[in-house]
Amino acid sequence: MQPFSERQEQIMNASIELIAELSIQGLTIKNIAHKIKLTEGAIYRHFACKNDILLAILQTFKEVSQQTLVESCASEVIAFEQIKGIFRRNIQYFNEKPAITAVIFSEGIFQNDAHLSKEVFKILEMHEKALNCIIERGQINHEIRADIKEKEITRVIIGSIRYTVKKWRLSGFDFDLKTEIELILVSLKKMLVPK
Amino acid sequence: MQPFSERQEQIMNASIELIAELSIQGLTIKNIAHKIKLTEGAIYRHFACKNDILLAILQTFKEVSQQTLVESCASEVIAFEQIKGIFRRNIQYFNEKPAITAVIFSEGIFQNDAHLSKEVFKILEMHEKALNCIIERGQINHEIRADIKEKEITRVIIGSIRYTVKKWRLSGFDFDLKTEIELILVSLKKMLVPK
Amino acid sequence: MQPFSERQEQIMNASIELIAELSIQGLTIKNIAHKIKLTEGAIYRHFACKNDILLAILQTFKEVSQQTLVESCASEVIAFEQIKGIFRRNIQYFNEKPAITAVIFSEGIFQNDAHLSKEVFKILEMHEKALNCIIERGQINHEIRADIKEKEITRVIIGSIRYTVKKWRLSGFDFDLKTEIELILVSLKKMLVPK
Amino acid sequence: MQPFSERQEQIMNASIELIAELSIQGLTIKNIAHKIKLTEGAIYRHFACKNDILLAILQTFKEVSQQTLVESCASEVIAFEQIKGIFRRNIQYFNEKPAITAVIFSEGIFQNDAHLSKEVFKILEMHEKALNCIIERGQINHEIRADIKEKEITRVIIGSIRYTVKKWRLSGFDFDLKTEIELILVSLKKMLVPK
DNA sequence: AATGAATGAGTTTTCATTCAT
DNA sequence: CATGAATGAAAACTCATTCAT
Repeated sequence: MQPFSERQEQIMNASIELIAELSIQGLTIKNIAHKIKLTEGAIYRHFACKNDILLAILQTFKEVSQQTLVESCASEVIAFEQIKGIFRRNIQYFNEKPAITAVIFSEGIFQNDAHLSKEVFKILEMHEKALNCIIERGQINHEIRADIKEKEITRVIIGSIRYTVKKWRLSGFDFDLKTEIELILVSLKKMLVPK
Repeated sequence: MQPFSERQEQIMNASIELIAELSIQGLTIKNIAHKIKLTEGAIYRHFACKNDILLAILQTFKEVSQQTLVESCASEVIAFEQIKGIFRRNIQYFNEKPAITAVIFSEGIFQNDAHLSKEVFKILEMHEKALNCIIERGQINHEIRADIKEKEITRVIIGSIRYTVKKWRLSGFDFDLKTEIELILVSLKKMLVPK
Repeated sequence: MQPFSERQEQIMNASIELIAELSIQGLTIKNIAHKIKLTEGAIYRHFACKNDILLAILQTFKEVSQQTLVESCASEVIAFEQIKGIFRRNIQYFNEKPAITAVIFSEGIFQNDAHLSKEVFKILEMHEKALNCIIERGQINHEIRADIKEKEITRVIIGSIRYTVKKWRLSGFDFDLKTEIELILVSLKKMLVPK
Repeated sequence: MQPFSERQEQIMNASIELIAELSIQGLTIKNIAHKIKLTEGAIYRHFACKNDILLAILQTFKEVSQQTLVESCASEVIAFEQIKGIFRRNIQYFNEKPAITAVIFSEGIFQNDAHLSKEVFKILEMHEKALNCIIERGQINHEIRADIKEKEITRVIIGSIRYTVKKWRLSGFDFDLKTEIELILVSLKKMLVPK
């Protein structure tokens, strides 16, 4: 909601990169300060505490996601094209900020903080609900096969995409994510869209 | 490789549980010692350092996985039944030791240690290769649709299963994993096995 | 090389005193912190690790020594007077900071760290070379007896002085070092300077 | 006094070597046990505590020294030959057990234990007194120059020898100690014995 | 005699956070 | 805004010693 200052964005980006490079254990105030060439004390001018940095990261991603979902659902194309739209936008975002995938796809890292962990869960739910909704409509319109429950289809789609993104990250981002996701989307279409 | 002593297994199990409860940041020697009612120093009689505990956990899982894969591939059933066999065994293991899913499905947590992170990657590759191989054979035998590349199919299957297991964990293990996995497997069969 | 901050000098001095009072085993971060009324963590704002404190002490002594040698060698007096000059300056330094003798004359204490032990050896060599050089010149100018090799003379002089300083330290600094050294220098002159 | 068992001697030797290799800080029960392939607990069958090992080492050296001094003083040769005899025997001992020099010539390492530190001091005194006595007699018999006080001469001799031995140790025992000591003794003779 | 496990206090180091300047 | 020093708690790991077997 609140717009972040330039320094805040800088801190958030440094944090995301640190998590990607060194995992959550590498996210220390010292490391952040070092990365953006500030002193440790200075960080606290911009965020009240370390958790607030993580919270800000999650909130930003949540808002980006929300907008993606809203815009994609508004477009008047068939269901599967809407789904494609959602993931294409997401992948575009990941390509710009690859490190964020380490945060978004490692839900477990926030388990020691109830607040953060709830926030992550909400994002997950939001995505799943939106997809569920699109698929249900697609099934009614005979654009998506109806002999499999929408919940299952959602799970297959999200699971496939997430696994691809995760492999991309673990490989050190060394293949073209867009290409691979397009391939997966084609395959998913074959499985899910009746001819 | 080496057989672990009873104390070592106890330490490993306590560690798995701690990761599941409190995430990797909760895995401290103090917490482990507390959990099994030992002093901190005593832990070091059984493992040279903290990382060795994680390594032992990964190695154990790797061996269990390997055996699962070998045995499943040896059975003379059609491809999709072999795949089912693999996941059923895995799920059985997860049901016995739910906490291990927090370790196995949170690859990112090891990113700060090159050795551990490599070990995790190897396990992932092992699974993928085995599945790839089964699917390829299934396609040749017309047991699995051949209009989608085996790599894509592997990704869809693994992705769907992993996503289901992850949701199970994030939900606090409050649905029956076996049932859900069976449902997903039925759905996947519909998508992948020609009638 | 680098100029040390006031706090750093304080830490270095406290460390020297601790070694003198309790030997190298008494040099703990806790003891240092206690001595200068800081918390343990605070020490690490000023030195990256414990070894760096020892290194700084050695470096400082090395520089003081170097200057002593350079200045003494520059003075245009006969060889034995130059030697006297060197030791008088050194003794003056020891009188100001008696505890440092525990560090400088206990080379063995650094043997567990290759870096430190090399640094100590370098200081030793520096002293020996300078003395060797002065004596050689003295022999050419017939100021020092030439029937004994300069290397042997160097060894006798350094050995005698060092042994005296060591006894001073072991006695708890309870005799006047300057007087004793002057006596030894007189005796050495009798042995080494031809009439 | 008490004769040490084979195991005790083994422990003492391992301890001496550890001090030589890693300094006093490397002398841990774990390291000793490792070196002689025993468990840590086993060490305590042979010595009541760690300090007792050090005490035993010092006592042994004291006794060896005492015997050397007694035997050397008993021989009816001129003063300087007696001195030569003492150091030759000592050097022979050092050649057999080079590591002991790290213990004997690093008095400071025991500073944190009053008992040990006193023991070391006693050995030092014993040597000095014996030498003093020989030199005094030598001066009376006109075998040693009398224009320098016996205390000074003692200091010069002991200092020169100790410094040579110390350099031998710091060099990693890579020159022939016997040769160097003979050279120093010849030089000392030139300085101290009237023609 | 020796083992192997355990203890409890200690070690160095790191961390989030605070605060005077 | 930013620095640099400080705190206090906690991290991983070590150590001398003990003890049941």
